[in-house]
Formats: sequence, structure tokens, C-alpha cells
Amino acid sequence: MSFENTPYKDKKVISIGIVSELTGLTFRQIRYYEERKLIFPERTEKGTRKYSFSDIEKLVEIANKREDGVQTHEIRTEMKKEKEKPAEKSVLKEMLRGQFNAHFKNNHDQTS
Amino acid sequence: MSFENTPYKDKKVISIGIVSELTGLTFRQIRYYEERKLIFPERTEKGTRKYSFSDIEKLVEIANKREDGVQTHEIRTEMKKEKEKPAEKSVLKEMLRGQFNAHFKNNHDQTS
DNA sequence: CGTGTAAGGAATTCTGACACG
DNA sequence: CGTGTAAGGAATTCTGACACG
Repeated sequence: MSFENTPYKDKKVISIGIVSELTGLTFRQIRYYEERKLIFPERTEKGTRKYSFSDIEKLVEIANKREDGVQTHEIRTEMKKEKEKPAEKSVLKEMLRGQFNAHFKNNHDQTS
Repeated sequence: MSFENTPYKDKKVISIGIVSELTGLTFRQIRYYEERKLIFPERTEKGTRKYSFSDIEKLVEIANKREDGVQTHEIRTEMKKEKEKPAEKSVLKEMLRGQFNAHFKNNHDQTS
């Protein structure tokens, strides 16, 4: 249920060495951005970090912002905002569903 | 050109330990199926194997067939056939393009 | 043929800390 | 604050080989 449903993009399966190679960042930087709550890798049983392609994309964004002198704390704030948008969509969906259900209910209550 | 274009599914970024965990196969089995030319992981500079999600899917298929007693050589033959289908599509595309180009050429030759 | 295993070595990753600024 | 580095240890992966069947 947590395996089949997750898109490849979000599967945490990549080790830090590959991430470093793909992003051009050092191990130190990658681990530090985790410490600053910018990314959230998972761990294997014995503790080695596992990243997803999404994490890699995020790291590239982070690297770009860092080059512009943006501090990790600011980046964190910015990225939180980004996360609100999909949430809004979800809320909208909920509202529409509510409308729909109300409509549906009115039309069929008399049937039973 | 080989990075941006490849879908995540085909990126070779996963180490054998994760593949083993995800497929339920032993390191020995995974490496053996490579020896039998069923899968084609890449290597890091220093030699550690890197697999893609496609490889993992293939391995699950292989595991299923092996359970049915199918030998690796047969599996290899079967999987080659599967690869023809997409190729046919490509051929069809080429033929259609030929048709189109011929048509296009006839209509415009007189213009110049 | 397909897989297990012990062997020895090399490469990977981890944490905590000191350094600089 | 963000990153480099040396340190010591633990976990990962590799190859070639012997074993069984």
C-alpha cells in the first residue's frame, strides 16, 4: 500500500554518493540541508540515507538559491509556501465534492 | 542529453542492496541474471552496480518465471520478443513518415 | 543450471568534532 | 552560517571459487 502507489519519483532508493554525483553537491552539503530540514531522506535499517528523485530536484533548486546567497532558513520558508498550493487544490476538490454530494443526495433521497 | 531526457524509470541509480530488498531476490540471483544477459546494470567508476526501476520490474518478472520453472535462457528469448513490439511501432512510424514525406514532396516540388 | 556460502579486499557511508569566517 | 576535513568505525559491494545437484 505504500510501495505500489508511490510514483518512482518519490521512492527513496538512492544513496548519497549517487545524489552527490547527480547534483554536484558534496556529502557535507547534502547532509547539512537535511539538518536544516530542507530535505527528508529515509534510512535503511542500518542507517544509510536513501533519497528520491524528488529530493534530487529539490537539492538542485536549493543549490541554485544558495548560489544567489539565499540562506537555508529562507529557502525553507519559501519551500513551505510552495507546498501550500497543492493543498489549496485539494481543498477546492473537497469543496466541489461537497457540492456534488449535496446535489446527489437531494436527487436520490426520495428514491429510498 | 543523456541525463535530462531519460525518464526516472530508466535511470540507473539504485544499488544492489536496495534492489534485493525491493525484489526479494538475493545478491547472488541478481548478479547471476546479469551474467545470463537478462538485465544490464551500469557501474560506478569504481565498479558498484547501478540499477533502474525498470530493472527492478524486469527482475520481478524474472522471479515469477523462475518460480514456474522457466530457465534463464528461455526467459531471455521471451524477453527479446517483447522488445520487438515497440520496434514494430517504430517501423510503422517510419513507413508513415515515408508516405507523408512522399506526399509532401509531390505537392511542393512544383513550387520551386 | 541456479543458487548458497566463506574469503579477502576495496569502496561507501556514518557520526561528532575542530576549523574558518 | 555554511562548508571543508581528518578520524575511526561500521556497513556495502565486488570477484573468483568450491559445493550441490
